[in-house]
Amino acid sequence: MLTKSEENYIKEIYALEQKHNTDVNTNLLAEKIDTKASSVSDMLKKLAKKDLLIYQKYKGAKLNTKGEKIALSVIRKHRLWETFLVQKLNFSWDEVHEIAEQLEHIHSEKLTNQLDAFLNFPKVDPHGDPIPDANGNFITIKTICLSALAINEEGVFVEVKDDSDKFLKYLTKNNITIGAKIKVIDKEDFDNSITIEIDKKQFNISEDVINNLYLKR
Amino acid sequence: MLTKSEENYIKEIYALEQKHNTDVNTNLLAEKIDTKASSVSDMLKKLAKKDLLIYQKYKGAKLNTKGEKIALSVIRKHRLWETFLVQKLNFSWDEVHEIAEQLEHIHSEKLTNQLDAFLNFPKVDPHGDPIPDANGNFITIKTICLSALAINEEGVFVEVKDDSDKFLKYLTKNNITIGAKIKVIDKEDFDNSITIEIDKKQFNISEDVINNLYLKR
DNA sequence: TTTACAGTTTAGGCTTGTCTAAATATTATT
DNA sequence: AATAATATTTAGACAAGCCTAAACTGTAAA
Repeated sequence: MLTKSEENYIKEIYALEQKHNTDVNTNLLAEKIDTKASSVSDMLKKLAKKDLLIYQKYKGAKLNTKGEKIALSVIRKHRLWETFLVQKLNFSWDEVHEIAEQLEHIHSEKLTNQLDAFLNFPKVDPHGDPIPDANGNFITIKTICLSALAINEEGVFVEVKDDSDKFLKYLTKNNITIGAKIKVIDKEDFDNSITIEIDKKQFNISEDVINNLYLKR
Repeated sequence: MLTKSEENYIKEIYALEQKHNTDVNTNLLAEKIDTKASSVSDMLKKLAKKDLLIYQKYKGAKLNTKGEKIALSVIRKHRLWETFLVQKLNFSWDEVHEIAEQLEHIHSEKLTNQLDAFLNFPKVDPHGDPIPDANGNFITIKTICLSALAINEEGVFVEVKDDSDKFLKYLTKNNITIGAKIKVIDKEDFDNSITIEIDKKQFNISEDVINNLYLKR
């Protein structure tokens, strides 16, 4: 049985591996976990000894199959709880992260699977991220970044890349919700902002926002 | 913010205060928490310093108002989660304790209150124990022990005293469920066992069982 | 009222996960 | 290829929560 701390390291290593497609380096991991590089070194040594990842001094770490399985189970729990909070307990999508960070460490396979069933085996969470099933399998939706769309092209908003409170609140305030049909009206070369249309309403969004919105065509 | 460990001590101290109506002594608490008396001493000192209880060396401990409030909030969460697990996730009442022991330490008032609302503000949990509301208030049902009933008297089974897995499984196996109407048919002086009738079926139960069943007349 | 003993606390140590500071390895630059 | 800069690891310390063993307190019995 892993500790909360160990699970958090595994989860973050998995996320960084996915994002950068390379072995995970100490400093970046330290920053993400909000700790010091020295602590990360200690923990990597420990997790390697527990046979959850491959660690080469000064070279970085990479989850093995066992570690990846654990990462997926933690992610599964996190996303199922977020779905529960939004769908059943009326939380908004910018409030759920912190609570799910706690709930993801509850140890009970039966609980996870019953929750999954109760929610009707959802395939994605409220942010559009895929939820691994009991075997660790998940769907990959082919999405494209809003920035890749040309003028007059449109798509359905299905996923956020940055799921920070701040960004989600911004989206809510501007009525950009998952499932919305977004059409590119104009692009501004000067600052790379674009004008989009949602529900017949047009408005301008910045490059920072654009890069975090993913659509299905 | 209290740690899991601190919350568990507070919860257990509260339970022992209720049960024995006296200050809580070190050894008993150690046994309940499954730790050593020396560890309990350390923790009592710490909790007293945090102003959650009154502690006199060699004399025992007693929660103050602040400590009691925390105890009730932990109990509230425990019982709400048990109710959720049974009512919504199809757990049986003998499976929920261990999971609720974990869930009761999730910190989010909003979560607790939304869960309460989702469950329709239940007054008692699956074992018949009262659930404190957001202000710490709870109902006290006047119950009497089955042992107090005379021959031919009857009542509705509303609460178990011992909520251990073993006992709950025994009850389930024998179809003794909360809400059942129980009538005393005969008493056996030799071993203090009695014969009861539930749903027109009669059977004999031992003194140990009798003492853990509480009824409403 | 002294003694014996059960109950409790203190002293000192261990583990986990963290930290700072120093040492070492790797990479980039000249 | 040598040196500078950056990244990483090691060494040693600390807090929380636990442990064992020893010391102490309160009480019940002689």
